[in-house]
Amino acid sequence: MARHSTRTKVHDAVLSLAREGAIGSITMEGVAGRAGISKQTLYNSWSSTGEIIFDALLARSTDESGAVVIPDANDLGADLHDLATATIDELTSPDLEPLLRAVTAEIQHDAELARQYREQLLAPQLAAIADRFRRAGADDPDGLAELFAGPILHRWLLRTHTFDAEWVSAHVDRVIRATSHT
Amino acid sequence: MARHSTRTKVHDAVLSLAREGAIGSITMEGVAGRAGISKQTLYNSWSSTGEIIFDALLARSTDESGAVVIPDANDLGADLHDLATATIDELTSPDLEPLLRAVTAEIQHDAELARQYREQLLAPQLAAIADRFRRAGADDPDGLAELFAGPILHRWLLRTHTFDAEWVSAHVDRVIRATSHT
Amino acid sequence: MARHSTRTKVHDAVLSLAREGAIGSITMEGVAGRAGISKQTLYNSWSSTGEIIFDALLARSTDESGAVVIPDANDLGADLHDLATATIDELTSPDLEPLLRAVTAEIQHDAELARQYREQLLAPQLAAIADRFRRAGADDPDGLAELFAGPILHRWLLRTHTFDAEWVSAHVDRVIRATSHT
Amino acid sequence: MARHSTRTKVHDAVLSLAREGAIGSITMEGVAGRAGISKQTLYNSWSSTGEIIFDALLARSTDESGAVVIPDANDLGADLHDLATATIDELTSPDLEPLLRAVTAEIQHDAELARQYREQLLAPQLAAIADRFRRAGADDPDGLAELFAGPILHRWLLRTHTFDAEWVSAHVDRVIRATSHT
DNA sequence: TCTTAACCGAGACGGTACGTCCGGTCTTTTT
DNA sequence: AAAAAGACCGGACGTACCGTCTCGGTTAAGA
Repeated sequence: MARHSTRTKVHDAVLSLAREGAIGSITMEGVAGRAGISKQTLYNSWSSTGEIIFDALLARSTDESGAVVIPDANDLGADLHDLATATIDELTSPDLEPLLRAVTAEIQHDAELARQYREQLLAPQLAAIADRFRRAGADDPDGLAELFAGPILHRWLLRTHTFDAEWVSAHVDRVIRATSHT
Repeated sequence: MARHSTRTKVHDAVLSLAREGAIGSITMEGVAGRAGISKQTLYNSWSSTGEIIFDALLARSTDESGAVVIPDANDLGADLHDLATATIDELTSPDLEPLLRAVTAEIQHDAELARQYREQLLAPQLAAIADRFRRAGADDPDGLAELFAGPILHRWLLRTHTFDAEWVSAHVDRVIRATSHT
Repeated sequence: MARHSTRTKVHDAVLSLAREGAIGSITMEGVAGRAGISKQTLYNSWSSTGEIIFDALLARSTDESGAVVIPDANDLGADLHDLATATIDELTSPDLEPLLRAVTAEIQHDAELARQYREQLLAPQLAAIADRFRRAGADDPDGLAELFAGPILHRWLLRTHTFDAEWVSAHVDRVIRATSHT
Repeated sequence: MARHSTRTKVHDAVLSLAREGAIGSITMEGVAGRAGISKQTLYNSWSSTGEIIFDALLARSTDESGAVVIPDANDLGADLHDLATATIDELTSPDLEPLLRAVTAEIQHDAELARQYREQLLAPQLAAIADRFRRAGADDPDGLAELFAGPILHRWLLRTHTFDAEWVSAHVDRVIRATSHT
């Protein structure tokens, strides 16, 4: 419905607002103002800031590749280490972190947004990780993908500790130990 | 600063509002109205709804026990299973889930609240879980506690799947496999 | 400029909207929607709802007669009584009253519309009334026409009282008493 | 409910906006901005611009006198002439005219406002005029008050002609001719 | 008959104002 | 002295219309 130029303006606006830090300042009115569009035009296509941020994240992820790329160097440990590092880099990138935290907050209240987030962003990534385990001959690739991703989310979300290299290695070791084969 | 009766009224108000579903309807104004106190009195003791909810959760957890109890039946697998089940019951309790989700959402924006949550609610629980691993002679009890808790949070927060008994057993098995001894 | 069918559709739309009561709901957008035409087409021919309503009233008055007919039964009192009754019937007709009130309201702000209303609707009627006084040999027919019409407008506009038959007779009597001859 | 200082600020704001001409610029938002108060405070006490304008007019009329003063020099013609002149001066005063026209427009749509206007502003004035006729021994003072006021309203509202001294004299003469005594 | 220009529907768009809700602060009144 | 009551400023909410502006499709001429 919305013109392509409108979408672009909105994405740029939300990214620039997020970069300026004040996540709380991402309001419908603020985004409209920054994007130079009217509130009504904004509401025509998005019904909450959560949707806008999600849309911006989605556009960002599909623009660049279109598919999730998982390293496969025939060494499960090295691949998981690379994967963890890449994930952590995204989660802690100054540009992305505020947006990811904002979406995470909103999906606690908004079931529909949660569904979209799960299906369009999360599921492909988890499926790709599970695939890596499957290729390694693991028994329960989906469970292992969760075992791999869960603690990273835990640390990021609850800010219990920073992500140092040592922890990443130890985490990968633990997950590999948990891997069983028939 | 606030009288004890005020604290009680506020806790009751926030719990009753949460029980009515609309988590988003927990506002300073709404809580004051429901508790039958003035807004100013509310602001005297709490500066955001996040603080109020956290305070209510804290009161609830200290009222009942005062300390975190971890099962210890000399069978690590059985104990972890009990622990996971108890945790999941809390996370999905109709009364608590809305409050926990609301706090989780707010700590994404509020660093001070995040610190309090981490130190006063989360750390004791993680320490208790790590203790159970330590008693079982594990190498890195803290890492294992995180490995145990992370996927549960992942599933709850992102609502990827429900928590069925089968998954709990498989998860415990994976964590036990990851446990190494010197 | 507009096609005849467009004019008709617009007139029908504004009449039907007025009949539904909510005079305030007569908006450019609403008329366009009800008439099944685009907003641009509407703006091509009319620049405000006032103009549309005035145009509809004008079309109505020229459709039906083309000229103002004043009764002339050789009895000034009876003729004035008929005239007053006819005028009051128009002013209080369920179909017309909302439109007349809306135009009356708009000409308070819109000088150009006021001019059109005066010249195209009001002046002919006042001239016809003055003519009746002139035929009766009155000194100042225009002043008497105003004396006759003024109180009717006063009562209608300010809703001071309803128009009962008794009042009409008394009013006509007063106006006749005010009539002087050279 | 509203503080006295708030009322004063609002009245000043609406008068200053009206003096600047753009009657259409009298909006709730505009008045709040000019008065330096919040929109909510405005809505707490007035629910439309019509109410605000009416309140400002009412404050103005009650501040100065508290009662309607009608000239009584024992010469009905002279008194009516004075009265007409005073009324016309009010109706055409640069400060008041825009406000009076705005209220007149709004009471066409707002029955409740119309009632207040009638009872609190109009009725006392008409009663005072009727009293003057009664003192002169007229048969139907109320009808004559209407006969006197109606044409003035007619001329002002429909802007048919300006109010020159000659017309005022002729109008007073006509009304006096219409006066009958038992 | 064919074209060509005006008219038209549809609706996105930047704006302004609407009326409401809530966040915080402050003052007044009650207890 | 503390608290209820609530007025107040500010800012964002989501909606309704305003008037402008394309964009294709249709209609009614003139060539």
